[in-house]
Amino acid sequence: MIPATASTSGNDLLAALPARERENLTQHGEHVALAQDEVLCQPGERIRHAWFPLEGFVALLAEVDGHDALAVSLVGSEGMLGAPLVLGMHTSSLRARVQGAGSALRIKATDFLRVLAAAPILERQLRRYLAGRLEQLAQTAACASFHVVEARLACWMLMAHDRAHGDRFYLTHERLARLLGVRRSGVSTAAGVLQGRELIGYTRGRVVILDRAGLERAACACYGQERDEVAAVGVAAVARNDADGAVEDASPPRVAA
Amino acid sequence: MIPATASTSGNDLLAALPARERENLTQHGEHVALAQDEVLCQPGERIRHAWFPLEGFVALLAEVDGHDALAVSLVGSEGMLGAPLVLGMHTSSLRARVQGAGSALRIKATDFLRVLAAAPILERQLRRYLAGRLEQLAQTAACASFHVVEARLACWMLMAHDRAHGDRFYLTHERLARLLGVRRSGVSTAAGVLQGRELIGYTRGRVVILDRAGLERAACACYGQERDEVAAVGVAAVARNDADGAVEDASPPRVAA
DNA sequence: AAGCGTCTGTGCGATAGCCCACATAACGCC
DNA sequence: GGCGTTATGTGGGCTATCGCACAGACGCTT
Repeated sequence: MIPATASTSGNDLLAALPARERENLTQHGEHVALAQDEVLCQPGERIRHAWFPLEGFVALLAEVDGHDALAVSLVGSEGMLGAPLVLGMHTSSLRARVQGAGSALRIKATDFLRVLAAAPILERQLRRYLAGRLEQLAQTAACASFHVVEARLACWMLMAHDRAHGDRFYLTHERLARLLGVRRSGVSTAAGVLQGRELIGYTRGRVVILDRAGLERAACACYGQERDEVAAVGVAAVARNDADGAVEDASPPRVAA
Repeated sequence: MIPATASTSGNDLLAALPARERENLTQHGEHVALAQDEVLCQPGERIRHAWFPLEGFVALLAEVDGHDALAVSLVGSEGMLGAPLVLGMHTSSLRARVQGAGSALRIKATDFLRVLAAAPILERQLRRYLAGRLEQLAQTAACASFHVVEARLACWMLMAHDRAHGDRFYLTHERLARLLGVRRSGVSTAAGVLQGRELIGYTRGRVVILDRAGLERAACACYGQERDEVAAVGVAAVARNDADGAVEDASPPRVAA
């Protein structure tokens, strides 16, 4: 027997759902592994599944002039892949590539949409998640334009740390360079500095977070914003779950549909 | 009496609605002027209204380190302001500032949400719009990181041109610099080049588009992406409208030239 | 006609990150 | 142990943009 319910609550979005809605999802979903560098969705191609990561993390990459240029988002067990489905779209211009191996609950797009239509809590949850993503994308745009590589690197280390379940994960300079949209040697230099200050350890792609507080000081304020937004989705979810049917703010008790 | 229906179909999102839904919105809305530099929404403050611009354009500005850093989106009669409301949020970290004076249909957030709950076509329409915005934000992030000022400037000129109803609008180098997140003199140099090639005319903030095709060649491919996304929302809307058999007034969905 | 504020053109040193290239070092496999 | 592959450290020249500063040009107001 698959420990479906137990394992799927490893995803924050799912964990916040009432049991009935969660079970409807897990019923239609399958537990799959996410292999390093696996591509879950290509730009322009039809989105076939919604994914709820349980472990590991997936980068969303924007293309420019025909090649991957910049990672605009990092999705782990706090989020989902296939967000455009929630908005009624079946394609995306972003590439989803696994950057930290792990696993996920995967649900066919059609099944997902059918379940979603009958799962008001899930829908509200995902709306909040999307709103957070909008904010975060704007933040990323500004961050990538204005902050130096070292601060941005620290930022990504922290985001990866939040999503890896532990202090160690695998991310080579080369990969990081592609995420940050800078040269590999630029990452080497910046990582060297962080290593020199004993904030991280680094040997052939094996990252160890040594001093998280120090890393937060080295990172730009964007990390704080990002974390707060993630937290906001979670808090809203808990509040809703507690109320579960009660109206906690001025919004009508689940509109139409 | 205010010519509400006639004027509000100046907004593409509203124009695509069946008459009943549109009237529900216009009933609760008021026609207001958008003054140059007026701030419609401050980061962190509660979103009080949804706005559907009829003329002019509004920039969404991301903050970094406490001051406006980069415009991540330009909203005109093809879109709306207050998008987070659709996702159940009542704040945003972006500042909305009018960059081209005009007018808009403004609706109180509570009224808007109530109407929205009973307007399925509007809701689908806005979802698509949000999906487009997600794509476009990712694009902006990459563009701002990788493309040179001249190409980005051309890009913004084109976007402003699409949203201004005419070949002339007002945008000083200083303002553009704040939108692009670069120095004012950087804009002056880039604008000088575009002027030298007779793609635009420029005198003290008064911009004239002289050679749109040439400008498109000077711009980065990001402009094309952006335009296609805007068009996709419109096309989807028209297709839906046809399907619903709800095309009563032959208001031509203004085709982007 | 004079004056002043705004807008634009230009210059110069500083710098972060680019491109290209090469050297070293760790690991994995035979 | 030897060898190829992968990962990281380092260097030098180049360019776009920054930061700062100033002068010229335009246009509204008095």
